[in-house]
Amino acid sequence: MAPPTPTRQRKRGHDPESVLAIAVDVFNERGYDGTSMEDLARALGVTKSAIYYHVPGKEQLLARALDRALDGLFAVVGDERAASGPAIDRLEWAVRQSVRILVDRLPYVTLLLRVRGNSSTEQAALERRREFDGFISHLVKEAAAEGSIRPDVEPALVTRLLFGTVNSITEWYQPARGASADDLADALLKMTFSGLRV
Amino acid sequence: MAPPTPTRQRKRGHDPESVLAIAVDVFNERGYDGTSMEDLARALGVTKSAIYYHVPGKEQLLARALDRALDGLFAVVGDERAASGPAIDRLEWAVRQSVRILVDRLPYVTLLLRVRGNSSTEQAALERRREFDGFISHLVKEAAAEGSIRPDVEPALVTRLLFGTVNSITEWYQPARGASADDLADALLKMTFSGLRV
DNA sequence: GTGTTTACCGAACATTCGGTCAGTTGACAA
DNA sequence: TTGTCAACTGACCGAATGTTCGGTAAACAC
Repeated sequence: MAPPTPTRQRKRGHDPESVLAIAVDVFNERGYDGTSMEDLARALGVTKSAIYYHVPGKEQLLARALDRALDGLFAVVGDERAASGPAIDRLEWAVRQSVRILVDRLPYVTLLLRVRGNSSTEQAALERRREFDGFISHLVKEAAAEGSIRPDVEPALVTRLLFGTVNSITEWYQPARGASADDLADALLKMTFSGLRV
Repeated sequence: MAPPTPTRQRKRGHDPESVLAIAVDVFNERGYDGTSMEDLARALGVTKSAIYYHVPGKEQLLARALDRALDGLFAVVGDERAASGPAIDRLEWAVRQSVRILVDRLPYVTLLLRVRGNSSTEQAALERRREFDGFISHLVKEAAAEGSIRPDVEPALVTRLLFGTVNSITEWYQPARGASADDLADALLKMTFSGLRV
């Protein structure tokens, strides 16, 4: 006889995954440095020491969260669809996919974009992020060289402004109430590629 | 004989203004919560306790810095040039002026845009910032109602994206190496109003 | 010279921080 | 019934936090 609850747990409680998810939410609400382990414990409904049963410590929580964001972004620039075809199309595709990652992994990317390099963990994340920016920057330069982008704005400036717009999504997007990732990307690409003015 | 230093002070040292300027730089480098009074003291070249001779405390430094940013932004939406004429022109003007404030008061605005509401000081700043956003949001809605903005993107979304782009400038702009405020505003308005695509 | 003010130091304060550890609980297998 | 073990508690640690306070050296006013 199979038990009535096939996936029944010995005890209901937390695991490293749920601790990470909740911790990242608190980090984003109060900032990483502004969050104490006591704050996390309160959000998890346990005592401080229980957290250390699931995860090694505060900085490891940050490291895991940042990796989750960066792995998503690198999957975009590592995709073959970012490697062949007209540069302007590849750029548009990269923007669209970046918006998707940003929405899918919103709390993790939000945390990443606020990192300032206060520890070796943060510095390593900044380094990976700079590498991602390098890919995008190269894509914009190619599109400019192919004559697909207006020549009266420097490619470096275009890169900053374009991905500044993308990244700013983390500042206000609410998955529950807002548009889908595709709707967001559509609106963003309309504004930045075709312009707001009628 | 006149002394070699005509404008000689009683003692050379810090004043509330110089303490604020340096403190805000450190805040932006390490984050407000990530900055200790010891960090500030090191940057000022004095001991921790000397700071309290010039300013009441850490949170007051934050409050003064945030006010400096917000006063600048409210001067934009309070100007008469934001009150009459075609809405699309007023919006363009407001964007241009906001970029100028952002560049002129870069460290203060940078700090403002990173505030999360951890204290009553931060919450008050967030409240004023929401008020500013309300002005801009209204401007965009007017421009849309006048038919000057493409109708296939919601005005609320336009507001977020447009000022997301403006605000993202604080993430990468370096006054020493970069373009002027006007150049920046030109490039930003070209992208968002007319589009990148040729 | 005398007194005052300015700008600071060094030591200490209470509190909070991230983290450790011995012990407890309760669901489960036998 | 007994034993196991995952999941947790509560007490605690040393270090760091923001802030206060008594003292002081140098520049000034008289």
